[in-house]
Amino acid sequence: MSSGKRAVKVKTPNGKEMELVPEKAWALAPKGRKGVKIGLFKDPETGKYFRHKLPDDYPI
DNA sequence: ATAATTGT
DNA sequence: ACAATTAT
Repeated sequence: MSSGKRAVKVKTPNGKEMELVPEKAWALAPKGRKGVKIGLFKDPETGKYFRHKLPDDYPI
């Protein structure tokens, strides 16, 4: 559950725009506020993990 | 234990 | 400040 499904256009920490599937995806929102969705990605170029906002309609 | 991720 | 998550 809560794992990534579809690919997302993300900006890697090195500034490359690419489509990646998040290893994990979840909602990050305070109580009573809208918040955002966050994905955990691994840059295939460097192996570095990073987090990135997901589209609001991304399936969690 | 902390950083980092967004928007209110 | 607050929310969840997890690699570091």
